[in-house]
Amino acid sequence: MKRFSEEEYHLPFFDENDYIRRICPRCGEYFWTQNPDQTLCGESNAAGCSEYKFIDNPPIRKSYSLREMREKFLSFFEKNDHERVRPYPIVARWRDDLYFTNASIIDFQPYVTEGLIPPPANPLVISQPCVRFLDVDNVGPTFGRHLTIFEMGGHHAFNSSEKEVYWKDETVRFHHEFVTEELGVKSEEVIYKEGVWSGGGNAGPDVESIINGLEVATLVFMKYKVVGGEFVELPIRTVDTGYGIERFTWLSKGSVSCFHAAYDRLLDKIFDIAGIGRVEDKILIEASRLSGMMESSRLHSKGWIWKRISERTGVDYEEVESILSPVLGAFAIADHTKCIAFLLAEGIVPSNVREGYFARLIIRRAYRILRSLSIENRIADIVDMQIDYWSNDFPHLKDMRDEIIDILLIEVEKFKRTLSRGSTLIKRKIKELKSEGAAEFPVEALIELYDSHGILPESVKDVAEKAGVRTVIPENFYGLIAERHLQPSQTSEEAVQSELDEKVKDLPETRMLYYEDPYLSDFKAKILKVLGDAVILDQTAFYPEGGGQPADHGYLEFNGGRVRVVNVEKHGKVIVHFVDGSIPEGLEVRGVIDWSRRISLMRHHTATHIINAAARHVLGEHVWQAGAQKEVDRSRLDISHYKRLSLSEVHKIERLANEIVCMNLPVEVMWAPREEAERRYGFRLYQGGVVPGREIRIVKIGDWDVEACGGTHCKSTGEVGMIKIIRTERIQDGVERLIFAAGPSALKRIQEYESKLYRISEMMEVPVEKVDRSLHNLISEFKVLRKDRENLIGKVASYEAERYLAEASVINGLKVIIKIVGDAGIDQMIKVADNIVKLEPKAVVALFKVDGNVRIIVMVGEDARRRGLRADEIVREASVKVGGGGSGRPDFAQGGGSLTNNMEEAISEIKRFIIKKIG
RNA sequence: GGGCCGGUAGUUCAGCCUGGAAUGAACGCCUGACUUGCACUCAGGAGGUCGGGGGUUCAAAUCCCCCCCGGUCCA
Repeated sequence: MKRFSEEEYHLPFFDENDYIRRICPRCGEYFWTQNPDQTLCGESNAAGCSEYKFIDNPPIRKSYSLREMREKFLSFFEKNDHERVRPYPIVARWRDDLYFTNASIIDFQPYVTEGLIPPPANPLVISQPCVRFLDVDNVGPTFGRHLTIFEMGGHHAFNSSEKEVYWKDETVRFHHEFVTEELGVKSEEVIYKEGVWSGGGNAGPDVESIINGLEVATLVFMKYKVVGGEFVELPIRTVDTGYGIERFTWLSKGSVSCFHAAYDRLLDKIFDIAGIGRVEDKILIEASRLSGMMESSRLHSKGWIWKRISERTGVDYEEVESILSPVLGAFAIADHTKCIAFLLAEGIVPSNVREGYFARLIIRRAYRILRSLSIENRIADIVDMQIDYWSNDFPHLKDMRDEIIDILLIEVEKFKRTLSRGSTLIKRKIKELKSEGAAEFPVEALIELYDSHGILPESVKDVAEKAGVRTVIPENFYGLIAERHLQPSQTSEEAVQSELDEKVKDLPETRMLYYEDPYLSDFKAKILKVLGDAVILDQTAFYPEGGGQPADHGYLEFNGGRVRVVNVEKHGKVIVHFVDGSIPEGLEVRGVIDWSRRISLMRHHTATHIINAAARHVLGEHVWQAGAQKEVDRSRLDISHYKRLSLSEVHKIERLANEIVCMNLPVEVMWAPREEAERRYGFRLYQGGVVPGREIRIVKIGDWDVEACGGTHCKSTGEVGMIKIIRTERIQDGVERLIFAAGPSALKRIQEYESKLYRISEMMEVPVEKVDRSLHNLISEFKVLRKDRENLIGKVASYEAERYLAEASVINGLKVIIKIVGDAGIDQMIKVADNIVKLEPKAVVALFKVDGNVRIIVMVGEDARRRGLRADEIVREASVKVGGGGSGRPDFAQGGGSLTNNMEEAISEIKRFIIKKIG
């Protein structure tokens, strides 16, 4: 990574306060300190530049709870002219480049940091819950330095050429004043380390604040955009600070872990449930001091952590493990269950895709850890405790309590099934390996079990070694998995589009008549440009494809000529009509929209919003639109939901949707500045995903639904007409697709179903009301008949066997039966032949049948076999004659061919063959 | 979004590679024997559109293609 020059960090604040700049001989980083004896950078990291010095010895004058520390932080900056801003959701629905809010600055990217919209306040202060899964393996072993969910305190200033708020020097001064004067840390204990920050396409120098070994804050000065590896100056320079509220709390308490500090009585309860007694302080404190240097990863086993602690404390390896293992497990549980509560509270549905995958990951991880503590059945209790614990500060948690627990329990059930499936798979594999005499569990099998069935190699090892199969998990196991998934990245095919973008970019913005009057179907306009089949007008009522609504069709009329409009697209601010004929530039045209198509699309679009609202109302707040596509005669809406929809749920949704229609509510459409819209309606707006731009268009249906949407809509719900949900599908785990029709299309669907039902009723000669019962009877009757038929075939077969046997010709002591049977089935022929050879071991039976092709079955009795006859040989000879083939066992074989005319020849061939063999 | 695995009796599965009778296996269920009763044991029995649809073949649970359903890993 590129380094910035000293000037970037050489602030007046450092000079005024006698800071000296040093380079750390151990990790090689520059840092600033007031303490002349400070030679190392003082950070407790993997390089081992320091231990934690605050454990049992807090440098802060008072001990704070997490809540008090958050308030201390917020009010300090409020006092210093920052406006307090409420935290944003942890699911970053306003962004399409990441799933979760992983820093406070995420709230203001990209629109504020790129200068497109003003910040909610400037400067501002916020305490933002953040979610990060990158270090999930470190949660626990590092005693709380890593968390999947934590609060980041941020004071942000957005500097532009018009407004300079504050920059580096003031930022560091604010920080210093906060930690020394507000919290009481001795000034010389604060070390400022130089760093380079980059992320999300932006970069800049940063200063990390380290107190007694712990990095507590990062002060980032975002001023570059990274373009092709080069740093380009941004118009807005952003002060992006991150104060670890949990870490400050830890520092203030000097407790053995950050979990003790941030979760206090909740952690006690988890320890109680897990049956963890008092842990000897010596080990815990020593381990805690060392924990800053620990960094595990998926590539390492936990063993090496125990080893390090054992070396440093002089306590037996096994003892360290047995003491610390459950403690670290309880730590991870404290974190993971909070994360689960927060994720599910925001409507994340566990899934195999996207953000839902992380919810599944963390739930399964938590469950596994709980199982190792033998308290897996308490997972819902613990999550419930988290909801209680955090609801004062985050009241939405308790509003979602029932949904959170419901979704969690369903996911746990799924995981249990996976686990039990897994254990039978492992056992089966081991059995297979043993029968093959393999001594070692092959790596490919380990990989397949994990990749295809989600079984951890550790679980395999446990079972396999008990069964005496050696199992070696390769060091780079997860690397091997990654390799499996490597594939060439797909190239985008947007080259053609951008070419057109380029060509029209200098044309004036097209006036969008469809927004001014969505009912306008006939309009006049001037042709500005014609590029092949692409026509650009000064204004248009043709809706361009977008937001899941297909483009309008219709025609353009000019000078008596007419061309059909077959597609419409929006390129930048210019709307492009694709026509199927030629048209001269500069003319006045009349545009006419295919209205039956458009009105149907409008009905379906408004219906989509109505169904979305109805589904959320019926199923719960976790329902979000996960995709949608409108068509003329039907549309689909994908929603997030954690189980399959029952027919009665679908009916409920359908009923409510139609009630909303009957209320004939106005569909309000308005434009609003993004930040105002978000403030008024919340992030529920972004149902259809991220919407670009400074101003966004809002479609509001009574109190039922508000969405940012660019489509055309009916002016009231009544106009949508009947809404009929046709069927549902499961698109992904956690995503249900509702396929529906609205207005006349809905009626058409119902009539189609009705016709089908009538046809069935006619065919069955039963009134419609009775078809289901009648069909049920019919099926049971069918089953009885099928059984009867089988029995009958058995009886007929034994009767026919005797008859055929009586007609057998005797060749050299063998009884040979060669017959063409009439309309018997293959199964019947087999039974007959079987009966014959059972009655008469000297029998040789060959039965022929024609069913378009020739089918032959041959059986050879035991005595006949002993004299050298083989059924498979006989059938092969015969089958070749009819142009086919056959095979089987010596006692029973079948074959056939397509040359029915050659059947007689095949029969004589069998006779010849038998005579040759035994004669 | 992509990869991989699976769908056969009420349940768990074998059979699929190498096409040729589903006498399939175990558990569960029903009947009977033993028993005061239960359990056990023994004897007998019921229970299958082999996920669906195409194709290849004389012949498909088995081979090929498409679809549906479920699982799982990765982004």
